[in-house]
Amino acid sequence: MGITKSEIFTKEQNKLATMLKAIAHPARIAILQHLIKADACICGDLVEELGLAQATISQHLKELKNAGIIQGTVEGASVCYCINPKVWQQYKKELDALFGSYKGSTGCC
Amino acid sequence: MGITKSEIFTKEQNKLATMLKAIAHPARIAILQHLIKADACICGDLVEELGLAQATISQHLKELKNAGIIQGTVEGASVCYCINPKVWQQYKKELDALFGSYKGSTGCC
DNA sequence: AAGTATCATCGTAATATTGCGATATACTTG
DNA sequence: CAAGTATATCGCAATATTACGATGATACTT
Repeated sequence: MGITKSEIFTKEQNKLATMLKAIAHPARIAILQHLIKADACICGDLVEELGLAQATISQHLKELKNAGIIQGTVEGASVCYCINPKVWQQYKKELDALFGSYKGSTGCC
Repeated sequence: MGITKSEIFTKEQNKLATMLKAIAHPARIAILQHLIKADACICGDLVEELGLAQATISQHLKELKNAGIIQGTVEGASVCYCINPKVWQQYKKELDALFGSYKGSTGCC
């Protein structure tokens, strides 16, 4: 009834799903792309850049931070965000593994 | 208000998010992995394999089919599903582009 | 200390997702 | 054609997500 039955899946499957869910939102993709382009930026920049309310941006940043894919450092009154290189590479690796595991086939179609 | 403001994002960002959302669920990852391993299979196989109700599996299959990542062919009374190689490669390419666009940096951390 | 800027959290409303039983549809077999 | 098999769809209940205003917390400035 509306709750994902995570106990019937493997740890890997649940982890991958959580990972993908973290970046499966246009706002969060936009945030990541902006972080890549600008190297780093503060929350206020993203509010201006994306045109969403500050509370909304903060919430998305929190989810990305929970996923580990970004990290924030307090810098005076503001918080500077940037990509977490290690986690980024790990994401890349795991997605490569998933998408690389399919070698094509005749299937049934 | 609970509705994603897709109009403020680019077509690419929305497309990527939709793509990722399609596979951002452990059941759908499990389905894809089974399809990769078995080359092809019918809905009933997945019901047994995953331990979810038939209606639930059918719904997940529908979402994967909507995303274009799998395709089904009617085979008598049953429907045979398999990976769509073209779309699979496209997904792979777009994710490589996203994850390859980050070349590391000092960030701010 | 008071004021300002920046960000996080709370609470809420709207909407979306998840899972399933029941039922409908389509094909096969006797 | 009737009965069986396989899948899709409907309708519902439970839960999750999205967005935002209001408010709280923190740190810098004067």
